Amino acid sequence: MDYQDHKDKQFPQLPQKRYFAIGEVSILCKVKPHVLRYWEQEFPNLSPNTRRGNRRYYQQEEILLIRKIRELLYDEGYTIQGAKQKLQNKQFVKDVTSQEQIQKAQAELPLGDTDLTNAEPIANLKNQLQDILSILKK
Amino acid sequence: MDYQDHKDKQFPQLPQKRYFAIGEVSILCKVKPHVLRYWEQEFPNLSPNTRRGNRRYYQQEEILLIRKIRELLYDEGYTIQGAKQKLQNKQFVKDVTSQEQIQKAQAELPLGDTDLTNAEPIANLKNQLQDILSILKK
DNA sequence: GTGAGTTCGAATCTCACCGTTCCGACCAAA
DNA sequence: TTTGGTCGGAACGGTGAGATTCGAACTCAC
Repeated sequence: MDYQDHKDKQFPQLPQKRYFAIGEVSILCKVKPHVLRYWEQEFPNLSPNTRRGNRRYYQQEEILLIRKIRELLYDEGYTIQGAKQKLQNKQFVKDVTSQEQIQKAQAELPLGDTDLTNAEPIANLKNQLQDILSILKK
Repeated sequence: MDYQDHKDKQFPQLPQKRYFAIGEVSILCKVKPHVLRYWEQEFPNLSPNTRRGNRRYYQQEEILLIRKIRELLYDEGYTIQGAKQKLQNKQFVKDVTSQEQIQKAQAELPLGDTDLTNAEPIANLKNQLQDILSILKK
């Protein structure tokens, strides 16, 4: 059973059905069942339907979320805290439309992966850039 | 001693000197000395600190790297492995990430992984930084 | 030079994170 | 009715990421 091989980044294709049992999800996402239960404690938005006698019935959305979490944890090297935070930020970003400065910076900045969606103070970034410039001026 | 408060994302500005002792770096980066020594084992590119008689003398670039690592670990929630991988990916983006994932990431995050700090000629980078600064000065 | 303060490496310790294992009991479909 | 998947909870484990401690070596202002 090598469905947990971290290097194989291909997931099986999702069958066209509405609900999936935890064992199926385990195979489809390459995450063991007990880990799925554990993640459920850690990621509040990952709560499968459990009506019908305490069993989990996952929907397609949830499978995609699990795959995303898996990528963050196993491939990209986030901690669970970090992954949680990142997923929340993403939702946050969707909602916010008024931060013109940030959007502008995002549009124009060719700067690495300094994630301005975290709303990190611009001033701090500026200091860093000045430090960098002072090095480059040598 | 609150220089380790994770929520304070402001770093002190770098004094204009060439070499820094580990204690200074500790304050400038808000990372304790023993942690700096520990990171040195974990991040190979953080080893080139010139020693004179077994002492670490950090240069400005190393300080920036330490700050970057600190951000990845403490703010963004990467593991050390993840941070290491992310720093290395900057040199080998093509090998590690599939084209699909790159496109997906870019669709989600306008800033993407376009970290030019290692890949582009210094002069080019300098121009970009000046563009950035002019944006920030508005 | 002297003494106070830094820094050294290595060893040891801690503790939270991220699962793993085990469990008897429950459920569902063949 | 059997068989195999699933349940939750508690106990356990390993290792990641520092923290602490140590005596010795170094630095530098005086």
